[in-house]
Amino acid sequence: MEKTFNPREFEDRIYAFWTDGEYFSPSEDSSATDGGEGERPFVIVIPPPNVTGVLHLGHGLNNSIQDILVRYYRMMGVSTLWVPGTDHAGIATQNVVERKLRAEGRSREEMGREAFVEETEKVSEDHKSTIRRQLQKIGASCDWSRERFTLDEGLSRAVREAFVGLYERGLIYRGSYLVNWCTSCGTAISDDEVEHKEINGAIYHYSYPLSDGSGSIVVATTRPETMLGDTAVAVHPEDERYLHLVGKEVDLPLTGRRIPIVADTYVDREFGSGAVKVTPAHDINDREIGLRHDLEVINILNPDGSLADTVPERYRGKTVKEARRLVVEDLKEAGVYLHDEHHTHQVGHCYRCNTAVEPYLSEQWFVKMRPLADKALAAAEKGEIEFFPGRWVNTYSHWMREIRDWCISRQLWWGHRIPVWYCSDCGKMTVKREDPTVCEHCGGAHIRQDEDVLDTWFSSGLWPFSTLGWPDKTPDLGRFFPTTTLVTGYDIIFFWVARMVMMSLEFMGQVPFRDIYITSLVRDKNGRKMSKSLGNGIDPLEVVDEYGADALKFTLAFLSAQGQDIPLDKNTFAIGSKFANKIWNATRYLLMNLEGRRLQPLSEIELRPLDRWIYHRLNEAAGAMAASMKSYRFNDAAHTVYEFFWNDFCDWYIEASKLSLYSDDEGERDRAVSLLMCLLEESLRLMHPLLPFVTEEIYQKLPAIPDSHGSAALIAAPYPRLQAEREDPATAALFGALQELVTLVRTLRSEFTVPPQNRVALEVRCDTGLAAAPFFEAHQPLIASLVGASELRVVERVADAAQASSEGAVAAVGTGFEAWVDLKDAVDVAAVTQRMRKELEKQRTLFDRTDKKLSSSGFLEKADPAVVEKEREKHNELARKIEKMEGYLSSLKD
RNA sequence: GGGCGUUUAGCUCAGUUGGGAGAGCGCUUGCCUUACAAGCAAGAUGUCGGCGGUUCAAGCCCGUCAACGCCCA
Repeated sequence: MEKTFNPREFEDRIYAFWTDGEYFSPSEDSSATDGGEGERPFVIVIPPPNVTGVLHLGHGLNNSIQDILVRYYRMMGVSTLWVPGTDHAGIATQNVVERKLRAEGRSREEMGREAFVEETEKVSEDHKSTIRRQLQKIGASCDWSRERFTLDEGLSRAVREAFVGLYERGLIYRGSYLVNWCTSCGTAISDDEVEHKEINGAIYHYSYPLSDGSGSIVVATTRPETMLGDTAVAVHPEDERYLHLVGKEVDLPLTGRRIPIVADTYVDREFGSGAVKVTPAHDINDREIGLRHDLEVINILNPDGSLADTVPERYRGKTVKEARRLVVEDLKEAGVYLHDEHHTHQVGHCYRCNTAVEPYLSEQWFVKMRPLADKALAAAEKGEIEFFPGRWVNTYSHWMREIRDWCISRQLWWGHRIPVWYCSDCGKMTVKREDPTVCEHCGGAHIRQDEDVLDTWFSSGLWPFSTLGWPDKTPDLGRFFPTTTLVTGYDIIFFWVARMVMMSLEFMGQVPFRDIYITSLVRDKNGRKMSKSLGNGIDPLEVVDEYGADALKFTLAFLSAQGQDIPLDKNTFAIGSKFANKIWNATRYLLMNLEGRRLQPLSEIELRPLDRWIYHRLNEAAGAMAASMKSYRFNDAAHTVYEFFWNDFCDWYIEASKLSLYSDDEGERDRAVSLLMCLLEESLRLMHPLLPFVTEEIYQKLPAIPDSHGSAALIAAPYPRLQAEREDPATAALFGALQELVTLVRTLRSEFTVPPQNRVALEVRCDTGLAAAPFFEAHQPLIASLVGASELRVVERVADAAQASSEGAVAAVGTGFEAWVDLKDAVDVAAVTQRMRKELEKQRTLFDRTDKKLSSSGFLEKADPAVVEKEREKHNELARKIEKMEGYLSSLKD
């Protein structure tokens, strides 16, 4: 093996090895499973990245977690499928391509729809392969043979089926409504796509003169330019200030129009002047007032946000901002302007391009959401879906309860065109799954398809079943739907998760997945969300390049506590790469010891206490992994393997095994190496889901292990399971005592700065009947080698001053024993005394605490007897320790 | 205005049924011990945000206040 760990050398090769072996495809037969999953396969559909996007660290986290899950269940013997794919992302993609065209001096309008779509297809094909490469780089074990794209033929048919199906059930309708209009994207967007931001603006006060010349009425608004579309002034019907004006008219300045004063309870008497201007075409509340009072609706905006021909010539074609300036100027000129005051208010912005959203009256298609939401709400209440962490169900349920109809038409060219045809002969609509050639009502041939496309989320909502073949009854759909787990971020719970549940209940009659794991949000070291505009993002591929894909995956898992955001900077990934490096080097060392050895099958090796201890620990780790994976606690999973491999296996077991590896006994060496190989191999299986590349690479270098499971690839090897026969708490306790002894002696050496090469004499004085005493006795050579002892004696402790005051020795007090280290002339009595006093203080504090508990009658009466018993033992042990320390201290004074 | 989250070691954060406070990084000391200096051994540091309550026992349960953050209106 190479001396240094270099993931770049093998990651691509290992990935190709997996794909060549078709390991990412579901196994045909999942009868081998006994992982508690029954016969159901484990299925994930990827949250499809935007086809024109670049994967960021959020994708890195999200896909790492999906990969961990998929690899774990695959090794558990469950038939496993992870469906990859991309989303056409209507607005975002169209924006990208239009920007590109503009840079080339072209525009989509001059190209025409067909050419533009072709161009966009080309761009999205390029990006698709980039995203595929990126996912492969981070090691995603998804089934590329099943890769899907929302605009694929099959998925497009699914969209048709869904649209027409909903239409036929009366759940889709068309109408003229005020929608959120993004003037930059040139399309309507849904309520959920609007982000409200606090804006420092102003309230403008000005007056409208009464037409009968009897005075004027003052209105207040944050948007003075909309007065060009005013068709009324409204006051509260109980507002005595204005009651006498209701029914009169005002001359609307700058326009020459005359508009009525109406009374409406919507008006807030406390706000502004208590009279509001009413612009039904550009404000949702004004629209309501307008409908109640049958007011005229004047749309003053063009789709691009410029002022329309409905306003006086002077303002036509101006932007809203320019128009505002002009209108204020002209109102001043007209002598009706009063004043303005600073005002902060919420303004809706497009979540794609951050442009202020205009309420805009237009013909749009909507989905009637209430019936769909009721079912989706019930599914959550019945526990058919479960969120991890559970609190996210509140976000989901709240949205479902407050549901509003969903505007699904978009004035774009890139997307699924609405399958509706309008007849110019009879004026009726034809809504069809297949493109019609004639009007289904009058048979006329003069039909034109709706120009608009559907919201991208409409097709994403079908993703869990459209990717598996729906509306066809494919084998995949039958076998893999419903899926098992969805892994996504909380920012799209209602954009996507909620809509998938609704669509799935509607068309499949069941929920699309059982578990929903909501990932943490990746932030920078200052706690800011990573974003393109801040430029604080980390490119996952740079991380892979620098630290390796395993480091990326392991580090993210290590840090991803359920429900908590993860602050990261690039060198955080050292956590994972250091661990991978540790695995690499431990393996390298073990393989170096392989030469000339004859490996024995595990079944023929009699396990000694040390071996039983490590298998006990390995077994605990396997149990902890099962629990962690089941509850989606990935940080627990990462910590489990980290501690097992580094602390238990490397620091203790391998170190301890050196005694055998360096012995002259060939049989002993064979035995030790055989065990080490078995343990290493099983550790690799344990760690593989979290560090797939390095573990597979190493696995391929291992010698044939007798009687092993014989899998040609680690990715397909069986995952370690909890085995009752490996449990050995008694040996674990004895080894724990040995560890305490070793650490105490090492601490003494360290505190008295004994150079490592200096061997010391060690005497362990055990309390009479100490269970660990024979264990210490039996492991004398091991203890001696671990602490660097020249000689080691294990004796029974007697309360004898002569024994206590060994010349030139210092003691450390352990649990049931004392360790005496002969330091010869190195002993500094003052230092020893100080050290022991400090330690004594600590023990006394602990003793006082337990003493207090045991002298409380409440504790003795009410606490669990087992807890009381434990407390008693602790009490006695501390008393013994303190007594020994005090005795030792007084002997030092002599 | 409504809802949710966070507050634990210098930093970033774990802590699943209430029963002797942990990790990673950083820091201190000693080691290039023939796997790993991306390492080994040892060590120091906490009024678990404040106050009050429940309990024999509270980082954990309840109330309240404060600060910060997010979502919805």
